[in-house]
Amino acid sequence: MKKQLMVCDCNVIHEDVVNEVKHKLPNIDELEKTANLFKVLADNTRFKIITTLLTHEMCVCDLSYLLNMSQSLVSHQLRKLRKARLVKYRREGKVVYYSLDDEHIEKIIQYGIDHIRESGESFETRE
Amino acid sequence: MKKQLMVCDCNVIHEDVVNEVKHKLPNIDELEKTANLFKVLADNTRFKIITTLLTHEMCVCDLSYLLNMSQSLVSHQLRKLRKARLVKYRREGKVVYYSLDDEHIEKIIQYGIDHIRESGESFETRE
DNA sequence: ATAACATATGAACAGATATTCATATGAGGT
DNA sequence: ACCTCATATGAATATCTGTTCATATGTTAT
Repeated sequence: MKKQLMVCDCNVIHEDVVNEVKHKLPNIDELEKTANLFKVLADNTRFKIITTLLTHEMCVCDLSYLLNMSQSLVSHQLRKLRKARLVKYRREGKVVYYSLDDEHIEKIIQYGIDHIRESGESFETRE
Repeated sequence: MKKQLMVCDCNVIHEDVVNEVKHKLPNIDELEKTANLFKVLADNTRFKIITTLLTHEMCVCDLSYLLNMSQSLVSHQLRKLRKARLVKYRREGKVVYYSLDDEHIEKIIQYGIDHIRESGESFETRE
């Protein structure tokens, strides 16, 4: 008895490969969390903040001024970065200083940039 | 004469730091392209496809069946992955086989997963 | 306690994008 | 030529999310 093809409207070509890969699939929870990590990195505003923090710890106001963004926007995005544990912070009186959480982030960004550079001119940002 | 604070509604706290970092900012083009790379990785559907291809080259139908997604959806997302040069493909008759484009992708994903694992239980996906 | 300032956050809006549906393309076989 | 099957894609919809505005919180100083 053949398995039902739920939403797949074509025939399976390589049952052997599919069955092999099926067991190696990462668990759905880890997978979604990792995708979510990239989701947080994926926004231009947040990515600017992250690359800025790559160089130096900074307070919200510094970021807001340097990147020419409203304080509210920076703060909102920093919250998301905090939640995803991409940045950590320390308070000093009224001022809150943000910095990158760990070295994974730096490496991820570095490989990202490497990929872009090697893809070269031909890389298309838009359709 | 002080610089105008365009959208920043607070006072600059650390002019020295800001001026130092200002020069080290990566060029806007590369920055946006890299953020876009992560944008392509950031979607659950595409990330599932990517991690599946991590194990084995596959055709559209295999992916559609294995991940229980409509052929149309898989094809649409593969297109975006192609455009971002995350995957490459080869045609064999009617069948098109997809695989990861280069080893940067694998490393980026690996560091992503590492980060999630070390963040541990406390990592929050949603609010 | 009150004022001033840095930061955080809720709500609403605007713009982006994933998904579906219908259909087109393109290759192999009859 | 036609038909079938794998894949691609355009258009429309539905959902998500970045941004702004207004306001709240929390800390320092008077």
